[in-house]
Amino acid sequence: MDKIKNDHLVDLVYEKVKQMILDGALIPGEKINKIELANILGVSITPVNEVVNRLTGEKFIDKINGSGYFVKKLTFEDLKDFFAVRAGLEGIAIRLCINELSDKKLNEFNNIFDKFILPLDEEEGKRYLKADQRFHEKIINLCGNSIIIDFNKNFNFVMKSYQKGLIRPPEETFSEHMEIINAIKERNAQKAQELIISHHLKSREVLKIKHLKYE
Amino acid sequence: MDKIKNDHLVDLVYEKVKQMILDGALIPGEKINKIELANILGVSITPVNEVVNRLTGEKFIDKINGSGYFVKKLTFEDLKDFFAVRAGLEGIAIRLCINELSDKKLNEFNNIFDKFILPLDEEEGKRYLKADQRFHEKIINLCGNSIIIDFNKNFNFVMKSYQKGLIRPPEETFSEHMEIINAIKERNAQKAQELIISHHLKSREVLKIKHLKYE
DNA sequence: TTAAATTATTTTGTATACAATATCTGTCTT
DNA sequence: AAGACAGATATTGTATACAAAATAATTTAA
Repeated sequence: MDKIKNDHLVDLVYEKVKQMILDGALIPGEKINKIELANILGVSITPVNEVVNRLTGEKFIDKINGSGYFVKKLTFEDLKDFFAVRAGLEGIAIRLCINELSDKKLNEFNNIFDKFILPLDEEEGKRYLKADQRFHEKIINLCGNSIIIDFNKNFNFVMKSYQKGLIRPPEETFSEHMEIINAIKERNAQKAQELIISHHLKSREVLKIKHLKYE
Repeated sequence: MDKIKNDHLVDLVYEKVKQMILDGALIPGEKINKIELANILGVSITPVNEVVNRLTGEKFIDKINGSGYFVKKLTFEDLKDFFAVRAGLEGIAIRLCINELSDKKLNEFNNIFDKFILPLDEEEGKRYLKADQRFHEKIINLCGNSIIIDFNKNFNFVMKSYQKGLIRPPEETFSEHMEIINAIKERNAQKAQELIISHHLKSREVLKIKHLKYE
C-alpha cells in the first residue's frame, strides 16, 4: 500500500488553512467558500467544516450570521488588544524565565540584536522585524508554561501583531530591547517584566491613536 | 411551524458539552463516547465530532492517539501554569482598568469581600470561594480587551483554576484581596498590577510544591 | 428602464453511510 | 488457569446525501 498516511486529516487541514490565512493566501476580508476550499485541498467538506468552525473560535475567521465565513481582518483596535495580551503574557513569561532558567539558556537572548547599527535601511528594517519577532517568540517559548506556549501556537498572537508591520520605528525600540536584555543578564526578574510591559504598552498607545484616527 | 429554532446546532452542542465538563457531568479522565454523547444530546455525530475536535484544541479534552478522547484531568502542574497566566492577564487587565474606567465602574470592586469575618466556617468558606472567583472574573471582564475576555470565555482559565478548591486559605488571601482593592481605590495601576501578580505567584508556588510532591 | 417577483443555483448545516481501526468476548492451546 | 488467537461488535474518520437558507439570474410589471 503506497497511499500517503493521513491518519488525521482534520489536523492537516487545520494547519494548512491556518497557514493560508497567516501568509495571506486567504486574504483578510475575503469570503471563505468551503466547497472550493475542500476542492483545493482535495478533501471532502466534512473536515473543512470542522476546521472553519474551530478557526472561528480562535478568531482567525469571522462568522457573520446568516451570511457566511470571512477571513478575519485585523483592525488597529484588535492589534491594540494583542499588545496588551503580549504585555501580560510576555511579562510574566520573562519573569518566570529569569527565576527558573540556566545561564546558558538565558544567554540565548544575547546576540539577537547584535548586528544592527542605526539607522537601518529598508533591507535591514526587514531583518530587524524578524529579529524582533524571534526575540519575543523566544520569551514565550522558553518560559516552560505550556498554557502560554499553546495559546500562542493556537492564536499566534505574537505573529499576528506584526500583520501591519512594525508599530514603532527601530530608532525607538532598539534601545528598549537592549534594556530588556540587560535586565535579563542581571537576572532582575521584576525589572525585565516591567520593561517588557511598558515596551508593549507604548506600542499599544500608538495603536490606540491609530484606532481613534482611522477606524 | 413550532419546531424549536436551532440555527446553529454546533454552537449549542459546544456550549452544552463544555458545560458538562465544567460542572462535572463528564468526569475528568473519563473516555468520551461520541455516539453515546450524540444520543444523549439528540443530535447526529457530525456536530459532536466538530465540538470534540474544537474542545481538544482548547484543552478541555485529551486526544490519545489511536485510542480516543478523554475528559482532561487537570494536574497540579496544569493549575500552576494557569496561575501564571492569570498573573499575567489579570495583572495587565487591572492596570488597564485603572487607567481607563470611571470611578463608578471601579467602585464595583468595593463590596465583594465586605461580609467576611475571619475565621470562616465551612459554609462561609464556600461563599468566599465564590466571591474570590467573582472578583477575579470581574477584573477580566471590565478591562475592555476582547482578546482577554474571549480567551477566558473559551478556555475558562479563571474558573478551571478553582477545580481543586482554594489553593491557599482565606486567612492568607483575604488581606491580599484587600490590599489589591485598596490599590484600585487609590488608582495606583502599577501597584495593583504587582499586587495581583504576586498574589497569584504565591498560589503558583504552592502548586509547584504539590506538583513535585504528589505527581 | 427600474423595481418587484419568480425561478434557478449555490452554499449551508446536519444526518447518514461506510470502510478502516480498535475493542471486546469467548474459545482453544499449553 | 493464563495467554494467544479468531470472530463479532463498536467506534472512528471521512465522504456523501439532502433539506433549508441564501445568492444570483431571469422574467415580469409599472
